[in-house]
Amino acid sequence: MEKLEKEKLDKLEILRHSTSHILAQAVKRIFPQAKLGIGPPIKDGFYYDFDIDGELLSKNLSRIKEEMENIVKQDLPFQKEKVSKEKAREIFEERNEPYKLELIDEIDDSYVTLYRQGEFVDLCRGPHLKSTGEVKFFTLLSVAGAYWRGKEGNPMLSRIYGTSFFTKKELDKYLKQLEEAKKRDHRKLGKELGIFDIYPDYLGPGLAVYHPNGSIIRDIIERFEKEEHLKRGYQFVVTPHISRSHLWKVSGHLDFYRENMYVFSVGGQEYVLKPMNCPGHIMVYKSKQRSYRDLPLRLFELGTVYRREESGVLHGLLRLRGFTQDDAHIFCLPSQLIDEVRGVLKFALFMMDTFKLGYKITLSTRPVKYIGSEKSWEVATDALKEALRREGLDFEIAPGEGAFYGPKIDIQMEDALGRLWQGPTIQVDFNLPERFDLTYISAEGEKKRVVMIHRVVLGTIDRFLGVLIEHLEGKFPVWLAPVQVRVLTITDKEIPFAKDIYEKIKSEGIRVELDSRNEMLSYKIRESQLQKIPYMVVVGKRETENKLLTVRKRNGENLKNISLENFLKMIKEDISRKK
RNA sequence: GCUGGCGUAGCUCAACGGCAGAGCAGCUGAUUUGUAAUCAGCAGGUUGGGGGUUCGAAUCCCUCCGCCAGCUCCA
Repeated sequence: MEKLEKEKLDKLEILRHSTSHILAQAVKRIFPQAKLGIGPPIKDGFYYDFDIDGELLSKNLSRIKEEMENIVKQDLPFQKEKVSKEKAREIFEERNEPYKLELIDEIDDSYVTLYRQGEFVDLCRGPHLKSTGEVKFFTLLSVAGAYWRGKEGNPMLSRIYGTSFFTKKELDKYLKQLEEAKKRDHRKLGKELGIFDIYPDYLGPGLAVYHPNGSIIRDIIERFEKEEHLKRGYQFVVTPHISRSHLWKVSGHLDFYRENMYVFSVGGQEYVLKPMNCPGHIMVYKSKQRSYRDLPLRLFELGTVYRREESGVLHGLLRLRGFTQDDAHIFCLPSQLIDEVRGVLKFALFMMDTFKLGYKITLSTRPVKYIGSEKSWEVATDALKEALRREGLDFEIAPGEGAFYGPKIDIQMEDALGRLWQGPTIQVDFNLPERFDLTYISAEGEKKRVVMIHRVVLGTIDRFLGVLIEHLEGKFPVWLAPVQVRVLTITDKEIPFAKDIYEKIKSEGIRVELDSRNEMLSYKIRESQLQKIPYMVVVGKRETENKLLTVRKRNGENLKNISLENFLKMIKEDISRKK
């Protein structure tokens, strides 16, 4: 079964790779001056990069697609050819393809493979379909810039994205999925549901304003976080948003990240808007001499930080310039490292579980540029590995992907559409304990260097909320829903009874609203439904007479003749079980 | 930051060199209604900002700001 799946995937890759060659052929037919970059299959389709004015491509996308259809009709065979590097060089020199020449020079073999279809030839490992006629259901999606070989200093090429399938059904399904993802867009839902908004002109880009509904959700999540941190032996601290730049000189951030920090002068003193919480927490650690008996020390803060992110990367709540981390720093003995990491792993996965998110774990090891000794990296990396092993968790290793100051574990959250988002992280830091000279007195009475762990268990509250909106399509479970119940009247006659119900529900601490407007019931239901409110209580003549409730659930299901007591019990059950 | 697309009423969009418009939302009134849109009226705009071309600019040109897709980045 699994093997079949794999084969199907491979076939799809071949199809898409072949489609990308057809795309390149079409572009070369229409724009012979275009230089070819690369054109691989990717997760949901394929792309091809061209060195040509992107405007020409985006204005002619439909023409390019038509030409691709012609090529399909011509049913040109894909012909594989094995040639010497010299021969290949001749071919692409003649065709004036500098990027292909660059690729040839980097191939380690003395032979390379080419694929031809009609007048078109490409340097390519393959494999491909038998002929262009086998490609049937494809579409071109967008044009975007991309640096040659993904390096910022390189020329910017124009990339056409597209996708291709074996059946029309699959293509339609994919296009529908794109629509579906659009519907879940947290920026759109965030606005519609009164959760948050961004005012680039007045307030500035990348700075979110939480409206009442969003603030309630945040508050519930934050209270939950605080409770859970207390249970796990964390202590709370609060550190200021601005501080003298001296702090950031010692930490090294000012030297490395000045461009990304908000630095300003007041009264001849240079100040910095904090981009991280760690130096503040370090002040607490340093405030007195620490004994090994004090360790581990776990300091927690819902710390709001500001980073000057590049304008092109901002994205709703998922990438902001001001955001709040559920940030903690653990100061511990080397011998405590494994257990502390295990504790954080348990904690993070408990959070994923609570919010019904899947996850994927990655361990990132020493990069090329690093500080600290090789030995300490090895010890720390082994400790992270051992912690993962003892928790029985699967993980992938990302070689060389660690931060310059230490190895780390990243947990990506998987949402309802199977998309992955950056979530909790656990990082060991060799840098700051040195820079701030963080020590403890050991049992032998010696001064020793403390081990420092940075960790977040949701990541940032902002991003987490954004992911949650997309994951749930805005349908927050009862414990998080900004409005848990809305009472709807049918005519004005029911207002006194509805008000009574509303007051009773409200006095139980449940977030309830009363819609007693002079509108049709179906209209009120529609509005509540669009607001994704979990429970609607419909109050009409029947309910007023028999004093029992009719409850419409968000999924359209109706509960008839339910007593107020039972309804309240049901909601409280939802809340306590975090449903 | 880079490449391309885009910016018109609170929202979704039309007008594309010749009087700035529609639907929804809002307000007012009528209607008293049983499970996803009752009817009518009213109001709503420096067409992102600045500059230019033109008898005339939402529309064409320049520039700045911002948004979207992607690339790069993410301590």
